[in-house]
Amino acid sequence: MARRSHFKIPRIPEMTVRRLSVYTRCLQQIEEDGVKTISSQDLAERFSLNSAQVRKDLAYFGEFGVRGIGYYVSGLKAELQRILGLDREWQVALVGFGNLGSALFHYKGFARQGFRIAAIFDDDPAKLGQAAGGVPILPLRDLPREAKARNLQLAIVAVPAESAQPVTEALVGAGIKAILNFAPGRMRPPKDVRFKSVDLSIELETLSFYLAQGTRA
Amino acid sequence: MARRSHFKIPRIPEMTVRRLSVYTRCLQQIEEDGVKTISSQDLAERFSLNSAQVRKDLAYFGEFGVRGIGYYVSGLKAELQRILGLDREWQVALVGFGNLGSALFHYKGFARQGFRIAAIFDDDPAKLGQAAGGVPILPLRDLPREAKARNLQLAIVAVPAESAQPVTEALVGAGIKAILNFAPGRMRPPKDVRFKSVDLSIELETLSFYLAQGTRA
DNA sequence: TAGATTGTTAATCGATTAACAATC
DNA sequence: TAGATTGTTAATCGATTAACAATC
Repeated sequence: MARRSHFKIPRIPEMTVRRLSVYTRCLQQIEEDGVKTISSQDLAERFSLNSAQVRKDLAYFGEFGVRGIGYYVSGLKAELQRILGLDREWQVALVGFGNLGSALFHYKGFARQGFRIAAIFDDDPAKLGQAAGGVPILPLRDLPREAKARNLQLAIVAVPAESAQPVTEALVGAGIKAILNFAPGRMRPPKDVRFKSVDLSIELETLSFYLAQGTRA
Repeated sequence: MARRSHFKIPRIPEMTVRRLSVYTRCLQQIEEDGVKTISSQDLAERFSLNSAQVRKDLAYFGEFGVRGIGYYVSGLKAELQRILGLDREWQVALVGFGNLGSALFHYKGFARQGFRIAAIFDDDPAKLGQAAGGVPILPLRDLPREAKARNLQLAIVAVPAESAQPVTEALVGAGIKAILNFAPGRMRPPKDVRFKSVDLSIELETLSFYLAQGTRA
C-alpha cells in the first residue's frame, strides 16, 4: 500500500512517549492551578529533566510553543491528549478476574483517561455469567464475537502464567491491537500487536540487587 | 568514610540489572531441561539479544565463562542469584491491603524468589488486627517498631494515590531501604532509598499512543 | 592441534544536553 | 526595541554491537 503521507513520520522513541504521558498529567495539574503559560524550563524542573529534552519531545509532533512566551497550558494539554489518544474512548477487554484483575478493574484512573473496560473474560464457572459493576463476565470462547461486537481494541491480561500465552494468541486472533500483560513468565511477543509486559519479579529483583550491593562487605 | 574497596565498582546500568534477572529465570529453565553448558550466543537468541551484550552484562561482575565452552548453567545461575540478592530471604513490608495489595500478597512468585512478606500495614479498622495467611495486619503507626523488630528491608506500596507520599516518607523514616510503589501519581523520590514506581497509566497511555497513531487518516 | 567461545576493545548507534539563531 | 523562550543544529554522552586476540 501507499505511504501514509508524504511527510516522513520519524520513529518516536518510547521514552519520549512515556514522558509525554507525564507532561500531560502535569499540565492537567498546572491548569487546575490556574496557570496559563509555562516554559519548557519550568516544566522540566518539575521532573528534574532538561528543558531541551522537553522541547525536543514536543517537536516530534509539531510546533506548540510561542517564542518568548512558552506554551499555553490548556492548548498544549489538549494537543498531547490528542497525540496520546486520550481524547477518545478505548474499549478495553480485561482477561482474568482474580485478585489482580479485580484490582485493575476497580482502579479508577482508567475510566478517567478514557479506558473503558467493556468486557471481562474469565473461564471460572463461579464467575461466569455474572457482571461486575454492569460489565459482563464472559467465557474466553466468546472473545472473537465480543471483540467485534463491542469494538474492543485493547486488552489487559491478568491471568496465571500458564494461561498467558494462549490468551495472548486468542486476543491477537480476535483482532485486539494492543495488550498490557501482567502475567509473569516469558512470552513470545505477538507480531503486529503492541505488547507490553509489566513483570513484578524483574522490578523486585532489580531492587534486591541494589539492596544486595549495599550490604556487601 | 573510606571507600568500600580498592577496586573500582563500575556503575551498573539499570538495563543490565534487568537483563540479569531475565537471564537468571532462563537459566533456571535451561537447568531443568538438563542442559549443562550454554554459550552467550544460545542465551542471547532466546531473547533476540546480541551475544556481546550478554557477555558484557556478565563481565561487569566477573569472568564466569570458559572459552571454547560457554557458561556452566547451574554455576552461572548460582552466581547471578547471588549478585541479584536472590540467595537470601528479604523481609518485605506490604503497605495497603485493598484489591491490589491483596493481589500482590497472593502472588506466588515472590516467595519463590526469597521475598517474604513479613508484615502488612493498613489502617482500615475492618482489617486491623486480622492476619492474612499468618501475616499480621498492623496499623501504620507501628511501622517504625515493626520494621526494626522484623528486620524489614523492602516495601511494596499499594495504597491510594493520596496516601503514597506520606506512606513513603514513613517507610524511609523507619529505615526501609528499597520501595516498589504501585500508587498512581507523581512522587518525590526519597533520597538514599531505591525507589521504583510502576505506573499503570503510563503503560496504558503508551499503548493508546500507538493505537492512536495506527488509526491516523 | 583445530574449533569454539570467551572477555574486551573499538566502532556504531541513538538519546540526551548545550548552544544559538529565529522570533514572539 | 530589549528580554525571553522557542525550535533546531551540533556536541556529548552512554549503551549496543562488531570484531578479534586470548584461550579452553
